[in-house]
Amino acid sequence: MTAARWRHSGALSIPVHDYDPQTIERKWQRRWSEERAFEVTEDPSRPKYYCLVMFAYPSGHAHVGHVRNYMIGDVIARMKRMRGCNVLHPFGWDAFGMPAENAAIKNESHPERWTRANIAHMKSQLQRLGIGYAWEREFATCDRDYYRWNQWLFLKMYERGLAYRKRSSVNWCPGCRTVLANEQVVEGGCWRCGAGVEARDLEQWFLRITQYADELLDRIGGLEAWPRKVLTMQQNWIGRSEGARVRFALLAAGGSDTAGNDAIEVFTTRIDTIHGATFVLLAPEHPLVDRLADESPDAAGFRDRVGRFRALDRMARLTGQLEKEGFDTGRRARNPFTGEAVPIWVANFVLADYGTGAIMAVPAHDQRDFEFARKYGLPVRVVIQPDTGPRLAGETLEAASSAPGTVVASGEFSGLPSAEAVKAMTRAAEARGIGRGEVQYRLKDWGISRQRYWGTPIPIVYCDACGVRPVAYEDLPVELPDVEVFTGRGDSPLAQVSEFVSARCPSCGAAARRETDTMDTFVDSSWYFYRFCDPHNRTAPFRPESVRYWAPVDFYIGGVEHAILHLIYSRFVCSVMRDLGLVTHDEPFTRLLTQGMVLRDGAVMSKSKGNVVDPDEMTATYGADALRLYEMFVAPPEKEIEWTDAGLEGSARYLGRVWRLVTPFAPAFAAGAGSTAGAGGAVGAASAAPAPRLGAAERALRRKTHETIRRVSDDLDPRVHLNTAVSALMELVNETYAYCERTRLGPFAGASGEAAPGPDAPAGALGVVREAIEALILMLAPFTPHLAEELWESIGHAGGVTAAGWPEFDPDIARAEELELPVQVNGKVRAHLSVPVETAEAEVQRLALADPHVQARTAGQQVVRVIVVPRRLVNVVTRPAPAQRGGEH
RNA sequence: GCGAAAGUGGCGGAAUGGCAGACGCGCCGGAUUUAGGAUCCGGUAGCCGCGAGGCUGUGGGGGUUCGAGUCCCCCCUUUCGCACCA
Repeated sequence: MTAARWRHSGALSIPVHDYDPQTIERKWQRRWSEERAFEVTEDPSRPKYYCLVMFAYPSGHAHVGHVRNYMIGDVIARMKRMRGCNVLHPFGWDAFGMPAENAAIKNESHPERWTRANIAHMKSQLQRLGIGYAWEREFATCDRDYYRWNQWLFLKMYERGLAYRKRSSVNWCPGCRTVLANEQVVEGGCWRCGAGVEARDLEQWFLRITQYADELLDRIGGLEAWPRKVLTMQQNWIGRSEGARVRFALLAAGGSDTAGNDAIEVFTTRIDTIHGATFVLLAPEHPLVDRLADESPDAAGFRDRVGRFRALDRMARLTGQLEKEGFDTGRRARNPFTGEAVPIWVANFVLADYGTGAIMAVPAHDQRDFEFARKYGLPVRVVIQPDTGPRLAGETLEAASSAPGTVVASGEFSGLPSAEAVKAMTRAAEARGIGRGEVQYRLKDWGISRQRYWGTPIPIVYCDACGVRPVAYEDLPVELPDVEVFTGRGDSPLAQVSEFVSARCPSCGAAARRETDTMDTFVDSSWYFYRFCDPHNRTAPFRPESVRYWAPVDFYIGGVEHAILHLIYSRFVCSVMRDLGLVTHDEPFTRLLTQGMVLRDGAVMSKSKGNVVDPDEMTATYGADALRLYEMFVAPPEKEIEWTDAGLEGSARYLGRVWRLVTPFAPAFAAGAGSTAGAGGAVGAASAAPAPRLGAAERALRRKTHETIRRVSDDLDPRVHLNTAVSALMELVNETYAYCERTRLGPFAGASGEAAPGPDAPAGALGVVREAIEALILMLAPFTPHLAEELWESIGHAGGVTAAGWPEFDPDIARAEELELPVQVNGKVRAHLSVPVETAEAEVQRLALADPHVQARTAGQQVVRVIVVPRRLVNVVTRPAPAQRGGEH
C-alpha cells in the first residue's frame, strides 16, 4: 500500500510518494543480483582491497547482534569500491561442528540437512539486509571440496613433522563427549557447554604450534593495526618465560646416597634464589610420584593421598580457589648449589603440564612457596636482600619478597645483583652439567583430534605391519560416510561405521584401520580466507598467484572472543603455508577490528534468554537501510550497544527526512536543473558556477557540503568512526533543510508546489542544493545503499553510485571565510571575535584586547601574555598590576 | 590476586592539550491539522538572575600547563582478560 500525495510542478502533476523501503530494497537487491554487482576478478591495474568478516557458524537464525559486523564490513567494502578499489568481500560458512551433530541426535536426522537448511535461511537474511557479498565465492567448510584441502594441509604438516600423534592427558568434556584444546577450556569448563572438564589419557593428534611460538610472539610488535587488547592476550597466551632447568639429584630411600642417576628436574626463572630452595615440590601427576609411592613404606596411604589430589584438583580449579596442600614423600633430593639434602613433597598446586612438573620451592622469595612452608613448618631462608627497605630475615618474614636485590648467603655468588646472579648461576650450572638455560612457553601444541562425526576426517590409516600411514594425496578426500541414524551413543561415531573403518594400507595394501577421529573445526577456519581468493580450485587449495594478489586481508572484522583461538591458529597456519611456499606474507590480517556485541536489557542476545531481536522483523517494519544506519550510528563499532527500538525509529525518521528533502527536486534535477552542462563529476557540478556570484547563504551551504565530505571521508577511512560519520550526514541534512526553508525551495516550496526556484530565488540556489544533495546521497550509499541508489537514479543519474565514485572536497570551499574566535581571560571565555580567516595574528591580538568585555576583565590588571592559537582561540593572561608607586621610576 | 580498558546531561554518545555536551533518543513549546498521528520550526547540563550576564560542572583527590574530559601520580567504581605458568 503506497501512500501518494500529489503535488503540482508547473503544468505537470507528479506523484511524491512517501519513503517506501520495502519496494526500493527489493528492487535494488534484485538488480545487484542480476548484475552480479559484487563479483570481482584479479585486476592488477587497480588497488586491491580485501575486506573480510569472520564467516558464520550456521546456527539457524542470525539476530541483530550477529549482523552488526556484516554491516560494518559492508560499509567499508562499499566505500572502498566507490573509491576505486578492486574490493574482495566474500562470505561463507563455518559449517562443521557440534551443534549440528547435537541437533541431529535430537531429531534423529542428519547434521548436513540441518546445516544446509540453516545456511539457506541465514543467507536469505543477509541478502535481505543488502550486504554486498561476492556470493559466487561462497562455500561451506563441510563441502567435500573444502575439507579435502584441510586433509591435504594436514598431510603436508605431517610430512614436515608438524602434525604428530602422542598419548597424553587431555581435556575431556563429558557434555560434548569429546576432547578440547587448551584454548577451548574456560575456567576449567568447556567453552561451549560449560561442563566441567575431566582428564583422560588418549592417543591424540597434535599440530606443533610451539615450534612457531617465538615467531608468533615476535611479530606481535608488527601488528600495528590490531587492537592492543588482542595483542596483549596473545602475548600472555604464548607466555614465554626465560629461566633454567636444574637437576636435583634424588637420594636413595633412607640414605644420603644418590639413587643412581635419578634426578628431579625443575624449571625456574629465579635461579638466583636457588640457595634458598629448602624443599622440592612435585605435581601429583609427575612421573616420579608413582615410583616414590611404590618405594614408600606406606605405599597404600601414599597412593590414596595422591589419588585425592589428582581427582580433586580439577574440580577445585573450576572455582579458582584451591587451598594449598601437600605431603612429605619421606624422600630427599640434593640442592646442587648448596649440596644440602632437601625434602621432596607432593603439592596440589604444582602444575604437571608446565615446565617439568616439579619446582624448587624458595619460600622467602615466592609467595606460594611461602604459604606452603609456613603451613607445614618448612624452613624459610632469605637469599636476596632488596635494595631498599628493612633487612629481611626468614624467621620474621610475613610475606615472600620477590623483588630483585642483592644476593646473600649464596657462597661465591653473594654480593651480586640478582639479575647478574641469574646469568652467573646459569653459566655455573651449565659448566657443572647440572642444568642449562631454557625457555618455557605457556602455549601448548594444538590438539586437534575430536571424537565426533561432523568434522573433517583425519587422513590417516593404521596398519598392523606398517604402523601409522598417511593417506595418499591422490586418495583425498577421505569422505565422511553417510550415517543413517545419530543416536549419540558411543564416543567416536565413525568408529561404528565398519565400511569407513576398514581400509587398505597405503604402503603394503594389507587390510588396515582408518583413523576415526575428526579435526577440530578451528582447523577449517584457520585458512578459509585464502580459499576465498580461489574458491573453486579443484587441484590445489588455491592458486598462489590469486592469494598473492588478494592477501593479506586488509581489514578483518570479528568478535574479540576469537582473540586467542581463531586468530592465533590462523597466524600459525599462515606461517606454515609460507614455509610451504604457498603464500609470501608473514601475517594474514593487516588490520583487525573487534566489534562490540549488541545487548538487550543489559544482556547478550541469546535464544535461551529470549531477548533476541530478529533482523527480519525490523526490516519488515523499518527497512534494511534504517536498521543498517541505526546499528552504525548508535555507537563506535568496537563498543557494545544496547538495543533500543526508539533508536531504530530515529534512524528510520532520518531516512524519511532525506527522502522528503530530495524527492521534490528530483524532476528538476533529472531535467538538468542546477547542474552545469558538461560538468562530469557528481559533486562539483555546481562548483563550475563562479563562487563570487553566490550570496553568503549559498556560500555557507557549499562550505557545509565540502566540510562534510572532508569529515565523512576522514571518519570512514582510516578511522572507521562510523557513528560520527553518520552524525555529520545528519548535520548536512539539517543545514540543507534550513537553507531550503529560507529560500522556499524543495520541501518548503509551499502550496503552489514550486520545486524550481521562483523569480526571487538567489542566484545559484539550485546549484548549491544540488551539490549538497548529490554529496549526501553518495556518502549515504555505504550505509543505506538501497535508498542511495534509488535517489541517485531519481535525480537523473544512470549507472549507479559505485560508478559515480566517492565525492571529492575542495579545501578552499570547505574552509570557513569568517572565524568566530573565543577570547579567554585567564582561561575563561569572556568574549567572541568575528574575524576573516586570513586576519594576521597581531591584528587578532589587538582586536581581542580592544574588546569591551576583555577590557572590563583586564582593567587594573597587568597583561602578562597573549596567546593566539591560530584559528582556535585567544587567551589573555593577566596578573594583578603592581602597586602604583612601585611601578614608577 | 595480576593485567588492560573505561567512568562525560534523563539516555546512547561527540570533542588532533584550545568555547565540554556535536549528532540522535527522550522531554517541553510553537506551526500545521476537525482531532490524533505524521511532518516542519524552536528549546533542553545544573544553580542564581526579569534580563544582560554570572557561578559550578567530564567518578574523587593532587600535579604539569597560559589553558586539562584529554597528559602525570594516588584513590574509588565498572567491564573485560588471565588466574597458582614457578
